[in-house]
Amino acid sequence: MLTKKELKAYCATARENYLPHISIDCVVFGFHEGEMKVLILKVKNEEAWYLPGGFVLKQEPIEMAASRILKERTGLEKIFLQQFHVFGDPERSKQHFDMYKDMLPAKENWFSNRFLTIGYYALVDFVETNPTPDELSATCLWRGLDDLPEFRLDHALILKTALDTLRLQLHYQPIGYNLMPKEFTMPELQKLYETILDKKLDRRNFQRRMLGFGILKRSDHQRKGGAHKAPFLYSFDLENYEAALKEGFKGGW
Amino acid sequence: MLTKKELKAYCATARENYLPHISIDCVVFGFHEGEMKVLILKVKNEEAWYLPGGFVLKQEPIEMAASRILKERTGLEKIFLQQFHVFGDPERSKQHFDMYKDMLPAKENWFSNRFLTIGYYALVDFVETNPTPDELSATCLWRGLDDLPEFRLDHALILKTALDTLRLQLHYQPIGYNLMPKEFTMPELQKLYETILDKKLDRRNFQRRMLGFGILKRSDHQRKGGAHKAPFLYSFDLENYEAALKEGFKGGW
DNA sequence: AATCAAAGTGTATTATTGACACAATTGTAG
DNA sequence: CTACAATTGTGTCAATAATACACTTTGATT
Repeated sequence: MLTKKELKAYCATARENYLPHISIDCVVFGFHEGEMKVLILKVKNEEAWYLPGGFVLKQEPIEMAASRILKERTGLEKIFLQQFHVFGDPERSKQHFDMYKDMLPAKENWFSNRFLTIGYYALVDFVETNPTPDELSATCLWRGLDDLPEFRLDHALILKTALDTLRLQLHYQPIGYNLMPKEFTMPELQKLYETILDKKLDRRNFQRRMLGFGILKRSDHQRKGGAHKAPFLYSFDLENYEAALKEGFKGGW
Repeated sequence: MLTKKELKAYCATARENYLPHISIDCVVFGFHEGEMKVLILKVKNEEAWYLPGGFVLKQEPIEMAASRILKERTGLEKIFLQQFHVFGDPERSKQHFDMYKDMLPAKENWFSNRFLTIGYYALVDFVETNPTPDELSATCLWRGLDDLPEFRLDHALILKTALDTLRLQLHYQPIGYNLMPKEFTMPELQKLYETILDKKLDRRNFQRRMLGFGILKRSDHQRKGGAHKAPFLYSFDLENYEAALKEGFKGGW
């Protein structure tokens, strides 16, 4: 929670630069050590958790706003971003409204606004990411999907909706290029799929299917150093991958 | 195009009642005589075509705004509505901005706003629909997909995106309940699918597949009066249909 | 050198999809 | 009132895709 002075400064900047009534919230997925992770923020001096978010500059395309916000939180550019839903319940930002309503008159109080938020989900390479809190937050960190805190506002709903969308898309789109490092083994990729879908898959059938899509290139070297048989390394065939993104996998009909 | 006086009144009402910077545009699909139709509007005294749209009341959920707008345009309630994308290019409403910029000072000119528009698509029963123009429009009517006029703003893009989304959804969701009359024949339903997908399907395989989904009930009577063999009538099994909507068709994986 | 754990590979079975043909029904034309 | 044309209903076979499952190979560990 902001002090009155902080609030006043914050609101003045916001009102000057951003579109009113509109925010962006991002669900950033990363994959590490066999677990699906989400990037979350904790507000200063308070046990309050949020998804990374922000506002849209008055003359900024919304995709650019999302990507700007994520650059600030992760250090990454050219993130895979997908708009998935607008949350427009008039009561959704009530917590913020109540928290700050007595501190500033409504006219200059940014949080007396009702906000529609545009949800984006992002898929990023965990190890490349450098989590960085914003000016309202004390920490920005990764959390496993099974170990999430309670969120403020409707951010739990936003997260759930993002996850549902991601799971749905997995059925007809290639996913992985943005979540995996450049080179990876087939079991690692399988683990990603198993994590997103939350179910076990057959090793042999998974491999056959993945290779069948034609979006993988097998590297000529293997990953040494593990305690067992050295697995082959793969990377994505960008050209075919992009094509599959556009076309979709299953023709259906 | 509005006269100065009309504009002034329009802007005053709008600023008083609606959220600024946000609009809703709807792509309303209907199916009639074997053709996919879209509901469109033509502005008064001008050859300018738009999709049905409107704004969000200050304390109104966005789904409710979309459904209110469509009730006004079609007379229908409980329309199948699906939010599919937000269009947020800062230049997207430039045509309106330019058209009205000299008529009113920016401060009180609703159209000097930049607008993000939330796209909804709707599936409705053609014969139940009663197309009704809004206060800016001279006519509201159905047009076949192959016979569309040029649209103002980015409404051609919005329509195309809606159609793409609908086609995609057809692969993993049941579609039809909202577009077909209560009772229909299998060939009629097939025609709907063929129209949406824009390709011919095999009659026998279509029937097998549709029945396989378990969302259809065969009625005990047939449609008489046609010049040929009387086809059976079907209706949707609401319960299974709703379940399929939630679950999706193809488990995949 | 033996062992263990994980990785690579293949095959038989089953389910799903796609292609295709013939019989039944109805109104119309002769 | 019969033959015809158009359309609907239904079944089968082949190809393809999905699933289940087992053995062999490899590399580090002891």
